[in-house]
Amino acid sequence: MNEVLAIPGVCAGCPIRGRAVCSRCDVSELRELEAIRFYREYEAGQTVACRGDEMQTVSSVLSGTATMTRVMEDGRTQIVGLLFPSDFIGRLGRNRQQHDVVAVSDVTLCCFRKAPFEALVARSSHISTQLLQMSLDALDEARDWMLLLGRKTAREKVASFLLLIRRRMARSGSELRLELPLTREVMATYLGLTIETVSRQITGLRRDGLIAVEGKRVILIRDLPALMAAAGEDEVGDPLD
Amino acid sequence: MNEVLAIPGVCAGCPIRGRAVCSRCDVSELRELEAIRFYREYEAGQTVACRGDEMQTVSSVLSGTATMTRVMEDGRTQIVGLLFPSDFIGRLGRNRQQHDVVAVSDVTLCCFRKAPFEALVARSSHISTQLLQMSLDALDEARDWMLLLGRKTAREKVASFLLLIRRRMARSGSELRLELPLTREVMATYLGLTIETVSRQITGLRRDGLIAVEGKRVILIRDLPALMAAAGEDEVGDPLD
DNA sequence: CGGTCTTTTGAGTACAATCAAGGGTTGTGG
DNA sequence: CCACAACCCTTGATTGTACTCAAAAGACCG
Repeated sequence: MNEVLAIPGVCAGCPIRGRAVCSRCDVSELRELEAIRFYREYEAGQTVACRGDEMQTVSSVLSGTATMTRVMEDGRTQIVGLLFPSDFIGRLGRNRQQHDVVAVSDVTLCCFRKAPFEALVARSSHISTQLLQMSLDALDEARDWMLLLGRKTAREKVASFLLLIRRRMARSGSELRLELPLTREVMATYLGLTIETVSRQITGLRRDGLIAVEGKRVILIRDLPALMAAAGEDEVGDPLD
Repeated sequence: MNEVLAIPGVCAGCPIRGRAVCSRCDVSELRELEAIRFYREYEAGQTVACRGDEMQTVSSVLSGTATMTRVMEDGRTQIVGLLFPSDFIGRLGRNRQQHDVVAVSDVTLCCFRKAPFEALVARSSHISTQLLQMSLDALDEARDWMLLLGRKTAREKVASFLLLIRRRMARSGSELRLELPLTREVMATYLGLTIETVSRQITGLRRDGLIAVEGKRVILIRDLPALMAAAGEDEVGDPLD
């Protein structure tokens, strides 16, 4: 993990400006944030935070992908959230980390010291309003995932995962080419499956012509409507307003 | 569904005063809320809200128990949240209901007209702060449930459910006597299981002496440590601060 | 006392987990 | 440049848990 000097005025060129927790802040608030802000970088595989640890900072993901996990005593593990750029890490109102956070690709965080950040939140409705909206979105997403974990078949789970990645990583030109930032193991841990089952389902989707595979980490969607049907999704295109 | 006249000044004697979304409000805010507030009652089994419907009101549960569900096209159903007294129903920032809400016992709601409520939230940090904390708690709970749905066995799921009810319904004198407000079907739908499997697991826990059953809806916990072990919980007694 | 609804129990099945082995890719060192 | 190890992914064979289908036993009601 490296600490990087904060660059004055860098918010203007911030890649997640407009989506992050600070997106509604005015200039004076941004200036306050800059005073308590610093960057941190993690390499793929490094641990960002451990459940139970004292929380000294909160942060926004600037680049890369991280996971939030819950682990049982005997080692069974479930990923309870994926963290993409603009997602917020931290829990106001608590002093300890609630989840283990691990970088699955190289990750850069924009960190804020927790105490002054919370003080600013108490004063600024801009931050608390944005944080509330982001939390509500996260809650909706978690509940969608509960439906997947509780009721979907392995094939539906994998298809749903590919569509999730498509939604969250919408970029890289064509929307039908997905560069998975994740290993099969991460996919399995997120989907409540084993690695072997994920692998078999990907093979199955490929054999049925819904997707094609380039190397190991690139998925091409060959038949989007069929993939959506295979995911058992009721309303992929039109999220409720 | 019956509408009941709001009783002036009733907030003073409100059963969820201190826990609900309005718990941090001052007198003038409460007065504003009273002007846009009314009660609604539902009988067990009645639908409170349907996914996709326009949201005219938001509300707090005053008494009773309700469920939030997600349904797939083919009918597979997952309960994504239980709503107990003081829980908030509604989604600021959206115009439509995100979930189906059904009363599983007789339910009384304290409803607020949505537009003026949102206007008040925009002005009052008391409400938005409380709403943020409640949302973050709901998010933690949803993530715990993801671990249950994705990784726990049927027996662990049922044991975890009983402990959840014990936590949420802490009252009725002895903490070892649980009056389930829910049918086996609701339990199954919440746990990602079938009715039959829930029934078998309850029988199993009874046979192993961890619980006893009185009639159909009352569970007596006979061996709490063993039940906690059977739930595979790492930290039942000490939630992270 | 029948009727409906909920719960329990039983028998057979299916889906994903487990156990096990074999490819493929990448990186390191001789 | 090649050999070898490490890692990740795929495939196969077998097992086990929870689902499905079916029926009976309790509740609760008029």
